[in-house]
Amino acid sequence: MVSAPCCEKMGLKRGPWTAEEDMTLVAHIEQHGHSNWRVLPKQAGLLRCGKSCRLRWINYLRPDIKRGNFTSEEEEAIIQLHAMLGNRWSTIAARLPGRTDNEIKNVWHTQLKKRLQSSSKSSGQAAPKRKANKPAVAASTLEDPTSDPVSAEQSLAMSPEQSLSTSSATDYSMASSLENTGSSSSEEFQIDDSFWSETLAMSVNSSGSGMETSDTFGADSASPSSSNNEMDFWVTLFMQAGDMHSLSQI
DNA sequence: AAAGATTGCAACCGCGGGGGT
DNA sequence: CACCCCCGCGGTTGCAATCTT
Repeated sequence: MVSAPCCEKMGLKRGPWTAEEDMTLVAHIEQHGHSNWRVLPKQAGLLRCGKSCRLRWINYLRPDIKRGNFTSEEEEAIIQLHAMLGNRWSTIAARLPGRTDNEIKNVWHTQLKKRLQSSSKSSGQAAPKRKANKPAVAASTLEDPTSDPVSAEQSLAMSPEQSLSTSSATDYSMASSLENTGSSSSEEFQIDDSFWSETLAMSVNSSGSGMETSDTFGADSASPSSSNNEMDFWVTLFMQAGDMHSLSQI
């Protein structure tokens, strides 16, 4: 289905939000909630499309948003989760309480990706804070991650994404995602019974082995949302699968 | 001090999926 | 069963802030 044209292009405001608009939106949501984003701006008296309101709320106005710099733990978590999940920003965001997918996406594209690229090229050299010099500029021109054949991190990052997005839910082959983790000769990694038993066992008694994994998994499992649990399950599973293969390499 | 280059963040756009009718 | 509407996601863009020369 073709979605309705955003903002209907008719007299609806675009661009940066003003403080008044923010206040109006927050007040309206606090009072009435946001059951229907499409009618919300009309009800609230905002000259915005529902999409814009939703985005503003989710990315900026939500009370549980954690603002400020990312901690090194959070950055590490993003890197690891991205390696396992690819560009599934919303899933990654779900593992980082208070952080939005947009924010994580921005951090990834502006900082972490470059850091990984520079560290892969010259391990030990810190990435420049700002004003990239020529080498960094060259790196920044590699907008397309797939165009960098050298970066191991990139290939690690992309492969799971590709395998996840192209394989059906019942296709458990993890193809090239595991090439870097020990099974280099095998084109395709088949998950056998031992994998499942090991992984499931780990997920049951995992305690403090990974940053957000164990505690939020437990927290989320208290939630009634089964789909959320399902997603957590897969996230945990992929992360642990990665850990297992990393460990088996040692 | 000014101009140009670069970065980082907020917002927009288009697409696909899910659910209701 | 098919259609339609709405929501959410990921990619991309625009622009203000910051840094370098």
